[in-house]
Amino acid sequence: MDTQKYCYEYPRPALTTDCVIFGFDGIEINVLLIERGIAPFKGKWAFPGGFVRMDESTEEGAKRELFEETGIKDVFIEQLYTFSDVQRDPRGRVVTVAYFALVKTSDYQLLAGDDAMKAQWFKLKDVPSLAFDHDLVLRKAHNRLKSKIRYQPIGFELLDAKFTMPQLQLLYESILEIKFDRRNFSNKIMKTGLLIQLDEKVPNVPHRAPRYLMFNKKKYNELQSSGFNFEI
Amino acid sequence: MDTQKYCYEYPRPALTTDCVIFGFDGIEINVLLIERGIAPFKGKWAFPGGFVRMDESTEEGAKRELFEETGIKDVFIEQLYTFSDVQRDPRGRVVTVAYFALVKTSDYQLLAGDDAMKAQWFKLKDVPSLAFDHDLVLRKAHNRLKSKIRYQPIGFELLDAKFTMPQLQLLYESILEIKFDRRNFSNKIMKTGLLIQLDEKVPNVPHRAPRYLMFNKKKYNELQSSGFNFEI
DNA sequence: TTTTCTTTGTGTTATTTTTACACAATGATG
DNA sequence: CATCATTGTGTAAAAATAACACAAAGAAAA
Repeated sequence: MDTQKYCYEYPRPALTTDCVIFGFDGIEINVLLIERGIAPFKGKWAFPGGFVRMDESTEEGAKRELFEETGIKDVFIEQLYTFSDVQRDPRGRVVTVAYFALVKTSDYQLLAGDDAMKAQWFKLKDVPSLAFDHDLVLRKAHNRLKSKIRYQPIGFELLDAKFTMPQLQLLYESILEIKFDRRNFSNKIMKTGLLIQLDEKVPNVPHRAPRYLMFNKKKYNELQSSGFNFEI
Repeated sequence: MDTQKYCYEYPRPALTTDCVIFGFDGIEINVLLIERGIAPFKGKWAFPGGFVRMDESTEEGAKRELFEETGIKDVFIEQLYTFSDVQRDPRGRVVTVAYFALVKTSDYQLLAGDDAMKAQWFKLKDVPSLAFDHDLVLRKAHNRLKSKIRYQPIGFELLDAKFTMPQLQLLYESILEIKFDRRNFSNKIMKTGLLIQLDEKVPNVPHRAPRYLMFNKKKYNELQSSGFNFEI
């Protein structure tokens, strides 16, 4: 039986999506990878992804694959770049539209890995050599995250609704790979007027407890439409 | 005769590239468009573009189409975004990887328009409603250009090797849609240390003649590799 | 109960960057 | 030689950023 039933006048590359998923564990930035169970690159780690269907955009496809492979949904997602090197997939011509997503790790329990699909968080700096051109994809995603976090309040996508100033600072420092002065960082963040201070404090710490903060998304949306620019 | 000779197990979207070409006429920023001679959108204007071949990356495809349709080659080009809305092309499922290019208009004489292919520069603010989703593509390209020109010295790609400070300022003002103070703009640009002042002046102007400048690309490359950041 | 240890919360000063702004010089034209 | 339009240059005020220090909180140890 012939399975080659979709025919065209000219050859077409296959079209896939891949998704770089960033998470923050309270200390540093992590990336979610999936171990490939089949060739090519069997046993290597790669980003979740798959083929784009005819009735969905690439963004819809990326979201669908993200959910199917990790259970993650309704998170920040943004197109990163399209990788189209002729040789990037040994199986043939495959063009991939890569996305990157920011998730609150506490919202998702990774499925206990059956043999078919093993998913695991890696510290960004401990990510091993990846399948396909995913090393390049990751480098590009990290660069994008680095620049974007400075002029859009996307860092909060990686934190729980309630977080502390030290957590936020660790997040920025981990992504940007630089250190901030604790006082200047706090001043700058608070000066945006976008953080709500709660009275509640972190319990059971053997030192002065930091207060919880919340990001005021409503206020950000209001300010944004009147020409305000977030910047750290 | 059956022309449907390329067959696959699963359906595949067609993959094209489109290229937004920006040019500067000395006064304001322009966009190069091509009038469609065939349906769909016959008579409407669109960006040059076409199908990606199996032996080329999308960037190579974009460059090839750019040259075939306008004669332009060896210019600044960068991937913009991939547009994949299911309905974006009435002929069927077509995903396009859009690029944007910056050209020195004086380097290219547009081919006298035969009936098959009419190319024309439009002032950015006078661009008519375009074919496909190219209005959206243009908006995205302009936004990218706006942000990129502030932190990468790409404005010089739009000017001749020799240019003047007033020209450079008009270029920035046209792209960013804001006005700069002439003195502050000049100070900021010169402080980068990337411009070479020539002794030559613009001839035959009925007022004090501005001096010619050149962008020091060599110095930029050196500085860049030692962690310098251009910023206007 | 008091001391110790660690970390948070806050404010002031010095430095750097950005903005606002004015006047002399050039070059063709009448 | 005066006129007109535009370039070249510098300084002062204002704003943003960077450097920096001390008091307060909270658990654990003495």
